[in-house]
Amino acid sequence: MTSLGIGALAKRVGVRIDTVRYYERSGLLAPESRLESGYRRYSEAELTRLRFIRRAQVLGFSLKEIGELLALSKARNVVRVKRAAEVKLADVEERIAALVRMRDALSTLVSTCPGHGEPADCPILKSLGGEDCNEHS
Amino acid sequence: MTSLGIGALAKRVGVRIDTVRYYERSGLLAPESRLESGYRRYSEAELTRLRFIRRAQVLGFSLKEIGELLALSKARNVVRVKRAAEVKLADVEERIAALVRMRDALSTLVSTCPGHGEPADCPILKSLGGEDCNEHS
DNA sequence: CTTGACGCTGGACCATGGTCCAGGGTGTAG
DNA sequence: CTACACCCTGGACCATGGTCCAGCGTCAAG
Repeated sequence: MTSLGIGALAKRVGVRIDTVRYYERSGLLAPESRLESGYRRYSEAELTRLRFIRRAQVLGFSLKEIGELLALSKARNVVRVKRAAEVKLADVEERIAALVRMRDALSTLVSTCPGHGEPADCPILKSLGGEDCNEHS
Repeated sequence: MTSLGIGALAKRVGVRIDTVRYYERSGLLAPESRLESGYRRYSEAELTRLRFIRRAQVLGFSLKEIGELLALSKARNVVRVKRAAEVKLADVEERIAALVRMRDALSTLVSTCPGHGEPADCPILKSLGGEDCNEHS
């Protein structure tokens, strides 16, 4: 059946072989089985799991957090799973809010900056708090 | 005048002394002057600069990026400063979009999860791609 | 002058998330 | 059987962003 070696698995998901082994060391992704020789074999389940790990990572979750998320799928307690998801949701919303504040600040700076003229007239320079814009005493 | 030792500076901004020295090693924050003894002295300008570093960091900028941002305040080329700010703005907007996608996915999961019953009915568990929810071949 | 807080330097150490290498063995096609 | 790609393990190494320590000098109040 669809059984992959570590190289094929890594290629499918676009990660390095070492990364797959690193995830294994980190307790995130175990091979479905091993050949007599010790070669790792992966099934579709591990492919899905590895893709999930990568997706979650891109979205700012640490490997530790991802491990917790993954652990929830084994803990068959639906209530706890839901609560954990809610916590992650709140966390993501906080991150968004912080970035939105940054975006607003940046966009105000960009739109009020004439883009020419004296540095002293540039709101971006002023807001950076650089030496050129601050009192030296 | 308002001249601070490294300890006072660190306390005002809420960072450790070692962190201030680490930023100095990284080329982000030099003391305004040194006493004969070698003690670092900081003025208001450095206080502002340190606060800027922290703010930017919270918003996901690396120390390297912060260094670039700070360098712009010395480059008195307003055009380049504005362009750099626009690039950062686009970057922040991308991060927001990625997080919003994650938030939407998470919130759909949370709101469609009954919070009780069979694990098989929990959309969160299903989406994790865990072994409990996948075919084993 | 003594004491205690504060500061100095250089270098070790930490966690995170990999990445690479040596020195082997294995799998398979020709 | 030979070749060559693939895989194994263990351990070193990397960048980032700190954090801590030893061993020593300094500053300021009492």
